[in-house]
Amino acid sequence: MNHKIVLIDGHSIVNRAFYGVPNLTNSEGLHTNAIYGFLNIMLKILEEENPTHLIIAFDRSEPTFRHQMYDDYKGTRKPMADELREQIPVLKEVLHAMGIMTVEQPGIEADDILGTLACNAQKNGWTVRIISGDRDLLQLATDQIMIRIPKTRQGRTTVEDYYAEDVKTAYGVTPKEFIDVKALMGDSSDNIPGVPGIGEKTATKLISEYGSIENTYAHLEEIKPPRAKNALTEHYDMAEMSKILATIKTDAELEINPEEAVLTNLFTEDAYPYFKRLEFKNMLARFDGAQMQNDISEAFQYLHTEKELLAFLKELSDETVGFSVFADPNADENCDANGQHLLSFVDSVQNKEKLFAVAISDTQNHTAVIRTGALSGEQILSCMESALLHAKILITPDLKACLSFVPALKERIVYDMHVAAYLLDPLKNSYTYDDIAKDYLDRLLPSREDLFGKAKDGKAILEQPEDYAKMAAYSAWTTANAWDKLEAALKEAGMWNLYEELELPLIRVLYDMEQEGIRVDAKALKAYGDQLAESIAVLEKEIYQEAGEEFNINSPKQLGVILFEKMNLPYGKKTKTGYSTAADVLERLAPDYPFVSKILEYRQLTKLKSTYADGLAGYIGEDGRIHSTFHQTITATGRLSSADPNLQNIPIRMELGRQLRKVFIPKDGFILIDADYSQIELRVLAHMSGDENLIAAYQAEKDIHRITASQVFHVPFEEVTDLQRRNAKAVNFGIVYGISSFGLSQDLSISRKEAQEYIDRYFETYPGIKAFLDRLVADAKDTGYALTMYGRRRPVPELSSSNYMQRQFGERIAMNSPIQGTAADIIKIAMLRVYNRLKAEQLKSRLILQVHDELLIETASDEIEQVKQILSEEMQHAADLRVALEIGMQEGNNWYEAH
DNA sequence: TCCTTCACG
DNA sequence: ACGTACGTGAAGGAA
Repeated sequence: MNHKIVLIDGHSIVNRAFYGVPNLTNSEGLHTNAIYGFLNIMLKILEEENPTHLIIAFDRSEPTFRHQMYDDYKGTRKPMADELREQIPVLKEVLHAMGIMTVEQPGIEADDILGTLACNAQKNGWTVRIISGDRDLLQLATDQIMIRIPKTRQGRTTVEDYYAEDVKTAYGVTPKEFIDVKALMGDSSDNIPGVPGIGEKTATKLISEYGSIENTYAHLEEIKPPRAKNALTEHYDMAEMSKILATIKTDAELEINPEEAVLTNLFTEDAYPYFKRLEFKNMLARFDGAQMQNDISEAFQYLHTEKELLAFLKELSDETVGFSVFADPNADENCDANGQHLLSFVDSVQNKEKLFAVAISDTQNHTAVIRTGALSGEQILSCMESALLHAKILITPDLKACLSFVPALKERIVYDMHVAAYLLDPLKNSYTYDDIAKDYLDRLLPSREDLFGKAKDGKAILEQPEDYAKMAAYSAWTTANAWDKLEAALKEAGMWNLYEELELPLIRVLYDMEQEGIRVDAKALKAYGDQLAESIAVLEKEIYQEAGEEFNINSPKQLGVILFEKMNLPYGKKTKTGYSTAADVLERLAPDYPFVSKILEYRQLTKLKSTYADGLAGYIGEDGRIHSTFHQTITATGRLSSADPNLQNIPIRMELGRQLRKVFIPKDGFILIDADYSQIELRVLAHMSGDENLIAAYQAEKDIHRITASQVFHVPFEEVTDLQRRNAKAVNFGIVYGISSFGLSQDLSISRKEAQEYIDRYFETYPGIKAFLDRLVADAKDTGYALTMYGRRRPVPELSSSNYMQRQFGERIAMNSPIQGTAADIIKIAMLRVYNRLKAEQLKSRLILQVHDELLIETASDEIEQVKQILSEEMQHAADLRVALEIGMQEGNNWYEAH
């Protein structure tokens, strides 16, 4: 019998894990770092040892006899941190679900359990490993019992191993003698008092000479340093008690049978939901597919064989049969009564054009899955289009992603799950079916990543067609089953109108914008990049020369050393990792040090080259156009975002960068028309706050920043200086951001006190603004969320944080979100109206970009006046505010000219 | 992967 | 004594 048992000191390891692993929480807010660290250490040890048996010992939460003895002596014990305490019961549940035996017995400490188990196992000829963070356990080491002490340093776990002889080497005493050393010297963390006045040195010396405390006292008269002798004489009772405390029992009465602690597969079906809920994503990969299968899959009807597929197609194509492919022959009628049909299309990561699986689900728990392969894409498509005819209500997990596969969806009203879930909680970072299933259905489904791992290419998917089909089914099932709840929640939150009238139709607008793309002059872009490369090379040489060495200018770390150590420039700020080399710091130095100006220029040029010249070139498609993706479910405030590439941050502020806009051109026979709102956020603020003074200022139709300056600084409009105007402008911006004197002072390079004065005077001038902002904060504290004019919500959990900075942040969010969010709502309304007009009037011109307060239209040369009219009318009338929504509009043969 | 920096609104 | 303006995405370096 080759038995090998691993014994883990539960509390000791979980403590190590808690303090060694940085703060982690799952999305429910449960702290998980100790559990994560524990499992990591445990799995690493198991991998190394490959034992046959495993037991984890815990202390009972009530104090045991030995602790009580010492508590009486000392009075108190250190309390456990709450963040750790809450994790212990969860950890035990997880271990239980993994089929691991845990032991905790009233009146017996974990040490004693471990000692007894180890000793018994050794007697039976087993190999023993004890895992603990506690050196006390070293007394148990023998030739068969190895003590392993893991250490977590900077995320890496290393283990110190001790057999009996290793203890001797490291501490100069045998494991048995180790008890007595410990007893004499004491150990505050282990609550062993020891003999006062005797430390590690003396204790080791005495015990290595006499072998035990008892023998030491027998030779009390010989003991050399009189100080030690006196201490021992005076504190015999201490020594006696300490030895009892320090000795781990090896003969405790245990109620368990270690033979039963056989180690089997830990990644069980029971354990899976725990790992999922704890969000230990990298550990989920250890579960095999069988474990991940949820009982939901029993409701799936898999169509694998060609025969089944053909039958499916036939039935779906046959209008009289409709959805009878589902298990319930009356499914179609059910859907008439109260159910819905839903389509779920799953796209490929490898090739956007290719469809791998299709699933359909209804609310009667019928889900059918077809895996493509046996059927052509066209056959699938016609099959889906037939299905469309029969569905009463269509819901997709992600409509924008589905539209490219089934253009027929464009003609139908289709609801979208992920946009709905976004409106309900815009702070989440993902709205995939597994997230929705967890949040709205309380089901833990395997995610795409669980099924395929982190697929960088489509390979894994091609190799796992079954899983791909499963994923489609999960997605369809979730969409069908969660929809009722999403719809009800939107109505309950007063966002159904926002959803149905704005966000939902906007999906098609965004889809079309993505399809259209924007034409880019690849040659001009290349030339722009080449020109940059030349300038960079020259600059680089100069910088190296002046620095006296070559270094990586792009490395903030290396640059910091050169500037602030080698050249001894005064450093302004420091970041967590070193000196700050951010632009605002360097700009302060630039006037005095031309070298710093060169660094700034270098940064500017390399940014333009890498992100824009080189970056954009890689996105030009075969059609000579760039097709960005517009994300509708990313931002906390309701804005859109643009990615792959981001076309919402194309340079404009600096002339050199701005030149880049010349490569964005219209197709032949077209021009670009660009229209942008003038100070939309400030106008929204004027309207929402109802501040009569600010409204009147806008109605005067004069330079708003100048009016503000005139009113705040009490000077006639005509006499406002440029500086005063600039300051007023900064205050106006600050108000929208949720002003703080610090932020304003940074922006204007003035003192906090001056900044505060500006703010005070601003609020005196516009008392309605002050009252409005205060109300926003109060309301958000009250309800927990910020609200736009159109009912869009943004939760502000920061407001109830115990951290002062977090709460301040929450207040700024509460002030900014309704303003930024309302502006976002308005431009979305404008987009929709412009899109509908272009369509209604059957124009060739197309909306191709949105940049938060700006719309770009690729306009047919013969439609210029019409498009201008549409833009002007629809943008200005998108919202009815107490101040006018003014727009600026320009046309040109490239984006540079048009904006 | 996380951090820093920087482009835009 | 803290350590901050609001909202994004991409690139490069450090670990």
